Amino acid sequence: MGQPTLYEVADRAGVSLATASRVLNGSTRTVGEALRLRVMAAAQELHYSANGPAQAMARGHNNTVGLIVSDIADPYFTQIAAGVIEAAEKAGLVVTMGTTGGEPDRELDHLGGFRSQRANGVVIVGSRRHGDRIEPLADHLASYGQHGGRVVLVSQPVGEIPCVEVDNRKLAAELARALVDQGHREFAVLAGPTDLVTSRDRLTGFRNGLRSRQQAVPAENVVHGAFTRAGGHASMTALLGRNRSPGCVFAVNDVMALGAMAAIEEAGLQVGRDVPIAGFDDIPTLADVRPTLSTVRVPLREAGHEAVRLLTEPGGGHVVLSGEVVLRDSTARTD
Amino acid sequence: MGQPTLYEVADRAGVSLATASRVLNGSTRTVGEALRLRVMAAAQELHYSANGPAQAMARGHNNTVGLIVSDIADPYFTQIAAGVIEAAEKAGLVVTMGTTGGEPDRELDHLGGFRSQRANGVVIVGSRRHGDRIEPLADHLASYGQHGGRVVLVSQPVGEIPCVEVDNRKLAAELARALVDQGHREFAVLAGPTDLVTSRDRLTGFRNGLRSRQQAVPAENVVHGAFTRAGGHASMTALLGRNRSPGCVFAVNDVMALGAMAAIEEAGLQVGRDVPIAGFDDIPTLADVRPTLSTVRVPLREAGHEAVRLLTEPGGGHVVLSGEVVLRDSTARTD
DNA sequence: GGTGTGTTGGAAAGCGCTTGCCCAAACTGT
DNA sequence: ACAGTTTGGGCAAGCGCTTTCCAACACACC
Repeated sequence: MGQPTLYEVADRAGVSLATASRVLNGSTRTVGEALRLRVMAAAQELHYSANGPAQAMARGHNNTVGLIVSDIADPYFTQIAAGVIEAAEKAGLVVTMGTTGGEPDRELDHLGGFRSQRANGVVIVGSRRHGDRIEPLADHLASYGQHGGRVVLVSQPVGEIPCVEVDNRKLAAELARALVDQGHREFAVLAGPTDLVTSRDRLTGFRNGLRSRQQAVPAENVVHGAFTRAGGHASMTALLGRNRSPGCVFAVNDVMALGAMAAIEEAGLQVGRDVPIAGFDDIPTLADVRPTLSTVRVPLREAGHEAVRLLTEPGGGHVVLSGEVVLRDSTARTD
Repeated sequence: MGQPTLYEVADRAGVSLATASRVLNGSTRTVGEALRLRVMAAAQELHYSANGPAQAMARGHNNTVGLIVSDIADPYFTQIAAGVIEAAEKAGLVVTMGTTGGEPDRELDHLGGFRSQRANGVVIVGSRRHGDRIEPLADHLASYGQHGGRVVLVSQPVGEIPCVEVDNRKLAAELARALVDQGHREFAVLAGPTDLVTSRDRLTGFRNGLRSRQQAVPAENVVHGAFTRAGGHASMTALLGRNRSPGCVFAVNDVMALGAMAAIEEAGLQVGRDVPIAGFDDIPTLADVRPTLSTVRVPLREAGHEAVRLLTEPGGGHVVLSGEVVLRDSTARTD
C-alpha cells in the first residue's frame, strides 16, 4: 500500500493538516516551536515524503524545467545539458528531458508534454530550421506563453522569445580572419544542412570574415550535409573526391570536423599538412584528438546556466554569448 | 486565464465531466460516437491539454522514470542515458534526470525527490562504492520498494534489487589474456578509486586473466586515482615518475586511458611504442583518437534499454551483459 | 407485459495538498 | 485596565482529474 500522507503525519502529531503542511512544506507562516518539533518527529517516524503531484496541483506548478535537445549523445548538446542541469539543481529545480533526433515534430510533442506536466519552464536547445518550419513552434510557444509557461531557446531565436545565443557570425568571421592571417588563401566549408540557422550563420560569418581580408570561398567548395560526425565524414569525402587539396577546410562544428579528419586520413592524406582544418564549439573531446584542432571556443555550459537564469528571472531577455578563436596544430602553416 | 480545464471542455461539449474524461484520457468505458466527437471538437477548440499533476494525483502515478547519473558530461554515462531515454520514450515514459557528481548523498536526495514525484521507477547508474556506504541506499531502496516504487540499478548490484550489469571480471580477464597473447609481459594498472565496485571488478578480473597465463602485475604498478580523465592523467604521471617503461598499461575505463595517453605524450613518450595502453568501455570518442585505443566494447546503450525494460516489465531480474575485446593500435607489438 | 441483460451518461466521492479566512490567546501601549 | 495589535492554530474550500456507483434506456427473451 501507499506512502504515508500529510494527514497521517498531522494525525500522529496531533495537529491539523494546515499546521503540518506549514511545517513540512514551507510557508510564510511560522509555527510554534513545540508543534514544529512534534510534526517533524512524526514525519520522520513515518518516513513521510510529500506527494509531488498533489503539491503541484494545489500550487499550480511543479518545480520542474523541461529540456529538449536533439541528441543527448552529441557532446555539444551534452555540454549545454550539463550546464542546464547544474544551474537547475542549484535553483532547486528538477530537469526532465526529451530528445527529438532532429525532428521538429518531436519538439512539439515534448513541448506539449511539458506543458501538460505544468513545468515551470522549458529550455529548447535547438536545431531550429530556417523558413516556414518555424510557424508551428512559434504558435505553440505563443499559446504556451499566454497560459503562463516560460520558454527559453538556446541558439535559435524565434520572435521575441527569450533566447541565449552564441554570436556565431562574429566568431566565424574572426576565425576566418585568423586563418587568413596565418597565411591560408584557399578555403572550403563543410557547411551542414542548408536550412539550419546555426550552420547558416556560421557559414555567412565565415564568408564575411574572408571578404574583409579580400578572400573568398568558391561556391563548389561549400559542401552541405548532416550536422553530425557522419555528415562531416561524408561531406569531406565528397570534397576530396573533387579536389585533393581543397585548401583550408572550415567545418561548421567540431563533430563534423572530427568526421572530416577521419575522412582525410582514410584518403591517405595528412590532416594539417595536406588538408588544414578548423572546427567550431571546442567540445571537450578535442583534448584527445591529434593533431589538435583549431576551433572557436564557445561557452556551452554557461549557455545552459544562462538559459536557466532567463527561465527563473522575471522578464524576458536575450543573451548573446561570445567566444574565442583557438588556433591549434590542425591549421598551423609549416612552410 | 490559465489553461483550459476538463470541466470547461465538458461544459462546452454539453456533457458531464465523466464523459469528457473518458473520451480524452483513455478509459475502458466506451462513449457514444456522437458525444465522442462533440468532446473532441471542444477540446480542440479550447486547445485543451490535460493537467499532468492532476492526473498523476488521481491515478496515483506519473508516467515518469527518474534517472540518476553521476556526470552527464562523461561519455560513459551519456551513452547509458541515451539508451534509457530512447527506451523510455518508446514506452511512452518521460525521463527526469539528476546528477550526483559522484556523491552518494546526492543519490539519496534524488531518490527522495523522485519518490515524492511518484515516478514510476528510478534508474540509478552508478558509481556504487564498496563497503558500508551501501547501507543507506539499500535502506531507502527497500522502503521505496515497499511503497511500490521500482528501482533498477546499472552496474552496481545491491541485494536483490533488479540490476543490469556488465560482466566486468570476465571481460577484463579476456582482455588480459589477449594482451599476453599479443606478447606483452609487463603490466601496470590505472585502477581508479579503491572502493568503486566497477574498478575493483575490472582490476580483479584483469589480475585473474593474467594469472591464467602465468603473468602478474606488480603491486607497485597498480595506481589508484579518480575514475575520470584527470584521474587517469594524474595516475599515469605518477606511474611514469617511478618508471619510464611500466609495460603495458590497463586503464580501467576509457576516459582514464585518454587522460593517461595525454600524460604519456607530455612525458615525451609515444603511446603504443613506448607505452602500450588499453582501456575499457569503447566510448564513441575513441573513433577520433590516435593511435587507436585497444579496449573492451561494452553495450552501453543497450544497458540503458535493458534498465527500462526491467523497470516496466513485471518481476525483477538481473541482466548480465557481455562485451568484446577490441584490439587496436595502442597495444600492437611492433617488434 | 414482465423481467433480465447490456450499454451509455451523470453525480459525486475522493486523490493529497495549499491557503484564505476566522478565531482565540498572548501581547503591546497608554 | 482596556482597546488595539500581533501571533499561531484550525476549518474548509478548492486544485483538475479519475472512477465507482447508480439511473436511464434499449433490447431481447420467455
